[in-house]
Amino acid sequence: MTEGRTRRPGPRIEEVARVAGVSKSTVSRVINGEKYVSERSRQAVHRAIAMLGYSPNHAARTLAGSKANAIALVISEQGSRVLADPFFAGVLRGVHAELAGRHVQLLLMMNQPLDGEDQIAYLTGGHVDGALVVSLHGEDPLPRTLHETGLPIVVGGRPLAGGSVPFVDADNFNGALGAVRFLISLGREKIATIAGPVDMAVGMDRLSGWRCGLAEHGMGVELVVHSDFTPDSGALAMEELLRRAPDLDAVFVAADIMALGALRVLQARGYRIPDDVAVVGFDDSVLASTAVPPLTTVRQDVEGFGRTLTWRLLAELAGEEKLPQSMLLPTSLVRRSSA
Amino acid sequence: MTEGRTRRPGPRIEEVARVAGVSKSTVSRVINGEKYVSERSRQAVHRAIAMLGYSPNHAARTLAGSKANAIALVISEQGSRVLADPFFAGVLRGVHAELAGRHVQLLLMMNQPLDGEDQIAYLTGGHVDGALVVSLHGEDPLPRTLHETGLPIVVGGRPLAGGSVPFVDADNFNGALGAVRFLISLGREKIATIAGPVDMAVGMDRLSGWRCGLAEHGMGVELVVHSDFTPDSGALAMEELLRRAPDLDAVFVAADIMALGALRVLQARGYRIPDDVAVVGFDDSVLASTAVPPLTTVRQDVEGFGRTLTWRLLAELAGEEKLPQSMLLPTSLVRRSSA
DNA sequence: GCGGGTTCTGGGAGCGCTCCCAGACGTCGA
DNA sequence: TCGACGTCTGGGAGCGCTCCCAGAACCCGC
Repeated sequence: MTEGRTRRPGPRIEEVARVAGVSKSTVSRVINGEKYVSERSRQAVHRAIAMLGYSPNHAARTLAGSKANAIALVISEQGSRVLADPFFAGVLRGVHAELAGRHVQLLLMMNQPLDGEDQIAYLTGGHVDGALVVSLHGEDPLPRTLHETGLPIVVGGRPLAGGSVPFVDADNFNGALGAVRFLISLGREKIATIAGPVDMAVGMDRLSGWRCGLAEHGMGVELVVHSDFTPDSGALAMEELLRRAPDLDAVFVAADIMALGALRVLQARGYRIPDDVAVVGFDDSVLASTAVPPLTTVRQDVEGFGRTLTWRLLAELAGEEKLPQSMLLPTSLVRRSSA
Repeated sequence: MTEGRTRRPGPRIEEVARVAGVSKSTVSRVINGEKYVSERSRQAVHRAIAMLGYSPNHAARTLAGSKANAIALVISEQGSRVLADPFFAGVLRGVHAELAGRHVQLLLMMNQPLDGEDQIAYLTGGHVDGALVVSLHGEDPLPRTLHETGLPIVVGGRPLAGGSVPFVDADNFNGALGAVRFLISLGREKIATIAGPVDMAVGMDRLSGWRCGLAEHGMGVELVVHSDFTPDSGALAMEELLRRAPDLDAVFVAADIMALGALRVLQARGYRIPDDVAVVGFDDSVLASTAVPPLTTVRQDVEGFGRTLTWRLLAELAGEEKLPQSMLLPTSLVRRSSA
């Protein structure tokens, strides 16, 4: 009998079993939500757990069981930090909220500690049961590679390098479409867009929505300038648009952060907003409400995004059948002063 | 002999021992960098590890050992989400970077799954070796409570409810002092401040710096209005200041996000920035560079903050002696157009 | 009555490590 | 020469769970 070592504090499953008047096995079954446990035992176990303040030992469960009880959140961010920040925090909050209560640990990976092969080796090495991959650049091969190893994954944001990887994304297309329809309903007749880069699905989907909205009303779709999700590039794009069409009366900007740059240029040129030019952004980030004038924008629920992502992965891990391969989350228009 | 269960892939310590021609114990010693291992054995073990591609099982180490090989990042955010977001992402990146390579897992806790007692029970229940507590509200009792249980912790941001809890913080005092000195060097003579709430150390320290800077030059320190880290409250505060001193020529605003509101009010009243009124913010968040005009502000290295926080905790866990009880990180002034 | 199923239960062998113990060597001073 | 002490080593008992097995209890139809 070794008594010299310091034991970890807190009760273990054995105590719970004794208090509940059942065996270890039964307690384990209750904790893991297995069937074949009588209602009576289940209640007794729950009572005992509450009474003792028991919480299962993660390491022991992982060691003994066949699963890792952990999922990874892989942030595959390449450069576009600006876009990532507020977005990222919201997503994380959502992921965390969805994980609450389940005994699943969240491992963060940020494309730093291990690169390429090592990262893949770690993820497929049994340390995690699945992964959430938030990939900002559509061309990123990581989601596909991971998926092909058989590790359950869900990608946040439609991957351009497609395949059949399950993903969750905001409904960028319909968000943009709604924004354009709104501008048209205001009587605007010359609607331009500052689009995102062509290698990001988020940019392309918003552009498609804009195109579709104009096409519905037989309006021209020439006034497009691509930009890269920074304020400065947004400003440059706006200048280009004004050069091509000084008489435009509305701009749909694919991201709030670019809209700030556009706003600056418009104001410097003496355009009144929204009287002369209406501006609609996308994201509804903090930037939108603090802009001058406050930005009308398409809102996406970032926290909900994180939750859905997680839910989808957990459902797959739980062996649920017939899960949708992809999910698009609704967006909504937030009216402020810029349109 | 149970052979039905599926074993995890990869070699275990036993194989390494056999290949190296030593015992399990010796391999374990090498892995953990203990002394009392001959150079010969050490080399042999390293070779065997490389050859087999062995990587120790985290769960087993944790279960068998006396430490959890994990630390918690506790985000004690109460409402002030706006402040939290960009800050938070940066801190997380820093924490993660510092953890890279060591076999320490990061657990996220966000004041959601378990509250109060439960959270404390979990943290002190041996699931983690220590905790990083990022507490935005100075009055939060959590840091102190945790510290008193004996769990090694480091607090991000000076806790008001002090005690002797180790903490890391930006040097808010000197940052503010530098900003005021800069304004004075520009020849400004009536320098107001929009301060943070009185229950947050970050607000109070910046206010002290402002006071000190003015006192150095025998200037009055009456023009203070407290606000709450939102743009709207910043605007309100600016209005109040202008009512009290329409002829002020500079404002030091304790956060960029409040500065946006102040900027709006100043511009609406026809003040030219920086000609009539110079504005200096704090944080150097995204907001600062996208403001109109771009904001001169005090920069704090948020990622470095996360790194330092983590470094301090790991050092303590490693048993290092004579660690500083608190650490203040340098700030720097970023000149843009508003001052 | 009997065989067959389904529901529920406890016992106990491991999961892959760490860490204690006991012991085999040295090396040194008395 | 002897012990005392420091260095190095292997053996093996757990860490706290899960999951397999065997079996008890109960249902059903024939």
